[in-house]
Amino acid sequence: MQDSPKPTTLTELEGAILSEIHHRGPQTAFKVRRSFAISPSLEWRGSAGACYAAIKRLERAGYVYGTEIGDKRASRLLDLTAEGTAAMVDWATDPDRAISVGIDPFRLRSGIWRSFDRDAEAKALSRLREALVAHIEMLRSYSRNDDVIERASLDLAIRLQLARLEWIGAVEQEHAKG
Amino acid sequence: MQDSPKPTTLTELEGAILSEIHHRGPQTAFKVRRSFAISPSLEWRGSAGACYAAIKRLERAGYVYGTEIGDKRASRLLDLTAEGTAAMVDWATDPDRAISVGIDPFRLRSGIWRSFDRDAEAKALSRLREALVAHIEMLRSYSRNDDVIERASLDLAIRLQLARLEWIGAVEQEHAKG
DNA sequence: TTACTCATGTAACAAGTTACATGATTTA
DNA sequence: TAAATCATGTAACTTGTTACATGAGTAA
Repeated sequence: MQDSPKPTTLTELEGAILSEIHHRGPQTAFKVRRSFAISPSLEWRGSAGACYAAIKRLERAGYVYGTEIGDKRASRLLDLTAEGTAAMVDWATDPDRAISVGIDPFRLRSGIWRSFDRDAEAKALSRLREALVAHIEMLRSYSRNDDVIERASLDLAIRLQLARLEWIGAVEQEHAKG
Repeated sequence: MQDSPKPTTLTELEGAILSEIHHRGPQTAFKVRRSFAISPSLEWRGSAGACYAAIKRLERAGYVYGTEIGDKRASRLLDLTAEGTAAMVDWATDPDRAISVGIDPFRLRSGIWRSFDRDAEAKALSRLREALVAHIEMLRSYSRNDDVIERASLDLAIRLQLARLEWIGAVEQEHAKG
């Protein structure tokens, strides 16, 4: 029908970029990128190659536009178009994608731990418990943050880690009984 | 020092392949692949291109070997070497990678929902709640499974979805009060 | 003036995706 | 025998990675 603006579904990175600009307002690609680099996840590197390429795609699709600020760094402040905001909302509210379990390194490994003999499993789980407790501490210290939007992600990360701790507890209970 | 078997860290897919073979014993690449295709995650397609390529890498690294079964399909039963088992255990027990929050589509979108006005947020959250409840039902029906190793992953998926439900509940509480 | 941060991006590579091709074996 | 399933894989593409290059502005 038409072939200029591709109406393909957004990748997770593209959705995240739109939501970052929406949340913090007009800003440079560099700042968008940095906010991913800081984020507490091994999976999101927010690499330059990925971000600049994704932003270019979003511009071509008409979801994002940039205005030069007039300095010699060629800095451009990025902002969303109306279509960009709509695409972001669609992306965010598609229930199938939103409730997908995602890529969960802990869940992926859980079967292997269960295949260990009892002693090895107990040792592995107690090391994991330690690491989880420390990580929760770190997340809570970030969590003084009173920005409702940033807190949502932190709250969910903490809840995830608590759920993992409870699972470890359940396995340990099983050990104690069996 | 040496340059034949690269001692690079395993990708999530490579680790998952090793653990699948370890769990179910010698089997064809086709069966490994299918067990990912069936898995209840949008993120894991277990695509042919990815699986055959990953298995080739694992063979080159000396972690996996295949024995032809002697039929004209050129079927090969894959099994782990001792090094492959060791690499799998290392991969599974590295705490930093194991407790990483991963890529969580729900968490990634949560900030956007919170940026909606109260009515829109309430509607979005109640649709998500429905989808979550349905998904938990489905997971529970799988969960009759009495294979301890498969149950671990299912249990964690259910706990994750329950944690998300509880987060929705907390936001709705906030709405009711504020 | 030196070093750090801000800001743009590219090049080479890694590891996924879908869609297709090919043929053997089994089941209706 | 026709259709479904088992089993191998490749080709073209997408999207990410790391590592580098380039230069402007700022603070010591």
